[in-house]
Amino acid sequence: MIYHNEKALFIKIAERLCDDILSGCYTEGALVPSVRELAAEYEVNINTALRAFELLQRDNILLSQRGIGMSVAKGARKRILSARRKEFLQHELPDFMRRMELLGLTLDDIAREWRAQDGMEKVS
Amino acid sequence: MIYHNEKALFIKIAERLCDDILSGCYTEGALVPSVRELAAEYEVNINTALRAFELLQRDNILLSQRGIGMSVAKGARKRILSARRKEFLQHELPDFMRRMELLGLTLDDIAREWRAQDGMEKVS
DNA sequence: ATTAGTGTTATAGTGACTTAAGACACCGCA
DNA sequence: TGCGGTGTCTTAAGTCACTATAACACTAAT
Repeated sequence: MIYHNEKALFIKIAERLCDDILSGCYTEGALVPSVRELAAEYEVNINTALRAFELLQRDNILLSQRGIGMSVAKGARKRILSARRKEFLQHELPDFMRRMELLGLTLDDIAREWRAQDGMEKVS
Repeated sequence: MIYHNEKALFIKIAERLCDDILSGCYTEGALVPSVRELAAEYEVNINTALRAFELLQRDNILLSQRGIGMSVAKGARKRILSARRKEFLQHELPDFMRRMELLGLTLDDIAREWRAQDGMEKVS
């Protein structure tokens, strides 16, 4: 449809940080950008960036050190991977398959479609 | 992660109605449940159910007839299918593939996993 | 000690979403 | 006509996400 369907900003930012940890952009023990840098990068209020950090602190993904910065916790990558796998298999995959089937598509169709569009990395 | 990530209620209800139109539960020209019935079914306020209907009216999915009810518009199914396909190919599929790759999975893995869990329709 | 960079807390305002309750307008049927 | 079912509108209140400011606490470097 044409709706917004947007997740909360601070959640998207947190997920993006997790993506970057998974992809090795931020290694364990390393410092991630400061609240203010992140807020500027995503053109968002400091409070919103802070809420993203609070989320990741609660899940033991980030460690906060006053005056220093936020660092990636030990085992963060493994924890993210584990949580993601669970979420993926229990919710994302079933939802994806359900919506796919409502469109009359199969996984094979998807695979073909994806390979076809794979070369066209053009985004406006 | 463990966040809520919930879409707005009225949007989920609208999407659910579209699902039911796609799956043939409501054929074109037929009446969908009344605002009050829908509100009761989803345990939601009447206004919330009404907003779902307003959304579908704006997209020419439903036709409202005062004193009668809301009926599925002509061509609604086709319009939904078209919009869904576009949304699916442009956003859902890329997002899905991105998250899949971050987990180190491939479409073949998914296909196997899905067939394996297919027989187990157990939900708690 | 000063400075500039960190994280943290507090207050206030806006807008979207939801609930609640009531009222109104229209249609079909007895 | 009256009744009960539709859709629609209004008003009020509450929650939540986001913004905007400002202030505070800590650390490292000068």
